[in-house]
Amino acid sequence: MIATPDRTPLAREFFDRPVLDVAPDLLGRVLVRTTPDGPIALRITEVEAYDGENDPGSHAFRGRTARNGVMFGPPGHVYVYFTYGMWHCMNLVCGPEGLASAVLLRAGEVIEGAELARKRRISARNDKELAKGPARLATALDVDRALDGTDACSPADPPLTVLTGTSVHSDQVRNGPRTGVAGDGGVHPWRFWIADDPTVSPYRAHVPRRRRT
DNA sequence: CAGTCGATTCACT
DNA sequence: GTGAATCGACTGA
Repeated sequence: MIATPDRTPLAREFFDRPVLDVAPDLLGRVLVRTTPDGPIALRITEVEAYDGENDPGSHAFRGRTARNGVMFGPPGHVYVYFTYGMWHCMNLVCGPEGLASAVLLRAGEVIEGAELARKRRISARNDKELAKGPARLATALDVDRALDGTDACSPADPPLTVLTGTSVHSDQVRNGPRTGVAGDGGVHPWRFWIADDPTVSPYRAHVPRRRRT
C-alpha cells in the first residue's frame, strides 16, 4: 500500500477550464473515495473527454435531461450514470457552469484500500484489473447514482475527492479515439492515457448491438 | 406508451 | 471472438 500523504482537494479552478485541457491533466492524479470501511485511493491512468452539447458522443448532446443534469452544473462535481442495466460510470464535470462538458474516468491504479476494492471486484484476476475500465472503476470505488452531484472539490470531507499533486509529464500522455462511443464515428481523439501503463483498458470501436428477436 | 439501445463486463467457445 | 445479462432513459408515434 502506497501512502497518499497530502489529502488537500484540487481547487475548483482546475476543472473550470476547457475539458480537453483538463482531461490529460488528470492523468497521474489521485482520487480518494471515502467509504464507511475506509478510504480507497486511485491513481488515474485513463480518461475520455466529452465536450458539451455539440459533441454527438456526449450524454449532453440532446440537451439537459433528468439523468445528465449534473453535467450542466458547476465544475468539480461528479456525474454518475447507470448503463447496460447493471453498471455505473463516473465523470468529473469541467468548464464553466452551463457548458455540460465532463471527463469520464476510464481506468486507474488502486494505490490504497485495495483490500476493499477486491471485495467489490470478485472477478478481477489481479489488482491491475480492479479498475481497468470505467464500470470496473466505479464498482471498485463503490460509486453509484447516490453519489451523482457530489462536489469533489469540497473542503468538507466529501465521499469523493480529487487531490492536489502532480499529473504525469506530457511526454507520457497518449491519445486516440474514444472507446465504444456511438455517434462520433471515432473522429475525436479525446481518449487520453498514460503510456505503457498496465491498468489502461483495451480500445474497442463502437459496435451497434445486434437486434434481439 | 412501446420499442430501442447503451461512454460495459463476463462467461464461454 | 461471440453473445448474454439487465433496466432505465430516451425517442418518436
